[in-house]
Amino acid sequence: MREELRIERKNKLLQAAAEVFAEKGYAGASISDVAARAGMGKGTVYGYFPSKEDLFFDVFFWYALQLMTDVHLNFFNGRLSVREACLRFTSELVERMIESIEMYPLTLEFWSASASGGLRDRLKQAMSRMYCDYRKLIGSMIQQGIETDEFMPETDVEGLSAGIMGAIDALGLQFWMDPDFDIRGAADQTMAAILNGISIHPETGHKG
Amino acid sequence: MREELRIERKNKLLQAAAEVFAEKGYAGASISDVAARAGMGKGTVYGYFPSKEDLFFDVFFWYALQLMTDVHLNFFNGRLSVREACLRFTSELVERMIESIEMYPLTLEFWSASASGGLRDRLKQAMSRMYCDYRKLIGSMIQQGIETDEFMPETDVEGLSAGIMGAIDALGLQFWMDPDFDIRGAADQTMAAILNGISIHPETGHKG
Amino acid sequence: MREELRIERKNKLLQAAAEVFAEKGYAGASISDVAARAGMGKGTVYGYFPSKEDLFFDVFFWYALQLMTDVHLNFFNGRLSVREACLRFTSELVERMIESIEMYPLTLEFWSASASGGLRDRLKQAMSRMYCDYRKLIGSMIQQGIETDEFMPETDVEGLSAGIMGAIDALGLQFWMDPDFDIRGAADQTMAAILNGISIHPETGHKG
Amino acid sequence: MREELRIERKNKLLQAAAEVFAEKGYAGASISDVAARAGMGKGTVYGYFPSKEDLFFDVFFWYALQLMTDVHLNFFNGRLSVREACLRFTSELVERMIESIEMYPLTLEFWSASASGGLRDRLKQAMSRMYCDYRKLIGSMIQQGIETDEFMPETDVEGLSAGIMGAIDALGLQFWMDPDFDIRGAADQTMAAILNGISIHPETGHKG
DNA sequence: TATGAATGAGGGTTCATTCAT
DNA sequence: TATGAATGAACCCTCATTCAT
Repeated sequence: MREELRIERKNKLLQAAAEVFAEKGYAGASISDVAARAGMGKGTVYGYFPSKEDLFFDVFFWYALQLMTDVHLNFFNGRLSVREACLRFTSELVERMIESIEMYPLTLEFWSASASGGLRDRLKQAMSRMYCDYRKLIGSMIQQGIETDEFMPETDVEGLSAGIMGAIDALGLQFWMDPDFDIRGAADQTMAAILNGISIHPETGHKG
Repeated sequence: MREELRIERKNKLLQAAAEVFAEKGYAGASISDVAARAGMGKGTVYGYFPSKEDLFFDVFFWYALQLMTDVHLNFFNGRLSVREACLRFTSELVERMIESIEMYPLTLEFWSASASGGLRDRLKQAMSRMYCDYRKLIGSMIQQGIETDEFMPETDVEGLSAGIMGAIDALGLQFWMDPDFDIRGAADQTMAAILNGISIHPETGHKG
Repeated sequence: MREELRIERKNKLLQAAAEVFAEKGYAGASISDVAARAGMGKGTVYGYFPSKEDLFFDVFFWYALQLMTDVHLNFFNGRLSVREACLRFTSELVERMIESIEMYPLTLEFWSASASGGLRDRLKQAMSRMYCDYRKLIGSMIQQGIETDEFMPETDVEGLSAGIMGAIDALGLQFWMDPDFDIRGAADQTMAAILNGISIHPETGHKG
Repeated sequence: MREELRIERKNKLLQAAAEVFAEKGYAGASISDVAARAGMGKGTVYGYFPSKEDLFFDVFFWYALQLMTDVHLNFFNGRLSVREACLRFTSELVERMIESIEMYPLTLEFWSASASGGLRDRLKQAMSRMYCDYRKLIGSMIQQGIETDEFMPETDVEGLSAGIMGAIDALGLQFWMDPDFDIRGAADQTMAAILNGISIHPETGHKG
């Protein structure tokens, strides 16, 4: 079989699995569901993934990579001030969330699966690493801001990065719960406040 | 009194269920597990809760109420400046989290259950309301700060409340993933930055 | 639940399982089949036996015990010469075989299961022990014959016991294959020849 | 020649199948296993055998023929007294068994497959015929012994042949169960006793 | 003809729920 | 009311068989 075709089908399965897991949750989704969604037979799935758990684990990486790639594509596209870069970055993350809010439950599934069940340890570790990466990315931006005298030198880069990352993540949750929630506004305002809080020359009038 | 005994047993079941759901996840926990943990027979559970789903749903409210009560008890205990009140509030939430981090997975279970499965709609709505309450609580504090001229009048109360709430929530996640993560530091720094960002007379030197 | 009732149902399941395994073989029999035969639900079986393998293993002991008991009941019922005792014993075994020839496949299943599959080691050991017991039983009869000067003192008790046991067993196989096979004649003649062969004063004219 | 290659590959498959069935049992062996052992693709097997059952059935004949041929080659190799011929024959069978004891499970598989499953009737019949052949072979030896006045004329040729055949068969089983079991001794002693029992001039001192 | 990817029937097992005691 | 034995639907996974290449 052509390697190419195999990869194509594997991706189709990952896509289908992501959708089904998002809709029904990990426990509620059956391999049959995934296979049907991908337009394949149930047994075929096992030709690509050794078990339901492994499939889920692979979906995690596939999904995380996709997200990362998307964000990078739209983010590293120009020269901006650090402040603008930060805003652009979070804004980009938020747009991705809104765009694929129907996939947000998948993130929740990853979280809860990292807390119990057979995948716990593998997933916990993987997610911990992923969050570390994100924190480092944001941290490097803040660090740059300190070096260019935009941000105050005493800023706690580590702690703040975690807070920013967390805020974005959890705004997604609130948006998922309530589609009327103004996630763009909340993200912008929070970021503006934080950036103001660490800026040597704060901007004012950030409302609206 | 009969009614008293009934309530006592119901609470015992809720406590047991909360623990078991936290340990094994909703899907991984069986009614047998819960009953055994509560020291009762499997069938007895159905005398108090019509189904596993309902039990889980009730655990959500019971748990949320407990948390809220805990925080309130420790929070509304004195007269503080708005800034201090905010810091105290978030700090209090973080302490609760650290204190009962072994129950954190329960929160993740609620989140993921709100995304799929038979409880989705009920839970989504309930959690949405709960988040609204929290946002209003935080919002009222910020509003007070505006009124006392501590915070800038153009501050977006709604959006910022959501961001603060989200940051706290998600820092818990990062702490759950990685017990070495300095959640207190991250929370403090994030809050300090935000409060500085909206303060008319920012404090400086907030590091360490 | 009354212990008595539990034992009764367990025996009913063992009986049903023995029949189904005999009819369809271990691999060909499903737990559903067994449950249906016992007039119970599929899940009930797992309340009595932790797995199909364990059920099969327990059937082995249950069946071996039944056989042993049957034979003992009819065998140790009087005072006989050693020669007569031997003939009576083998004859008794053969009668049991004929009587329940429809269960003979069960024996074949035990044999083949002792050669491969998850039960191999457990079963191999158990059957080895059972054969040892049988050999000792026959051996003790021959030994007695030697001591009463019926049999030649140089007789190899061990080897002969094994041969006799084996012959009876395998005649069952031939009878199973071909219901017209004269198993009684073959058993009698073989035993007569063997006993003659080791007797100090052989009987003659053992034909017919 | 094409036909030659085909036969060669078929034999390779039969050999592979015999080994795999012996190791894992009929139910536990997959067509994949067999194909892999034969160094071919899974689908290829179906070019030679219409189904797993048919493959197994053909393995039976192929294996039985091999065994028969082996024994014949080593047995009909000289002029011996009938008594010696009998001992030589059984001894030869026993040596074959010991030599290829790792293939013994295959025999058990044939037996149990003759008792249940789709091959039951076909296999039962085939094995019945095979046993008949063996009995006739042994029977012809005994008959010859009667005609040469070595054995008593009233000997029951049929019954005894079956008993001898059975004894050898089942000693193999005991040896399979317990590798410490002295199968040579048991076979020799049993045969010696039987032959003594039907001899007009018995030999004595057959111990050791 | 040889291959192995695709298929889906089948079965062991779990567990929420019911109900007789 | 409390219990836990009984139930059967549901699901993961295996593997004999088919068929396009």
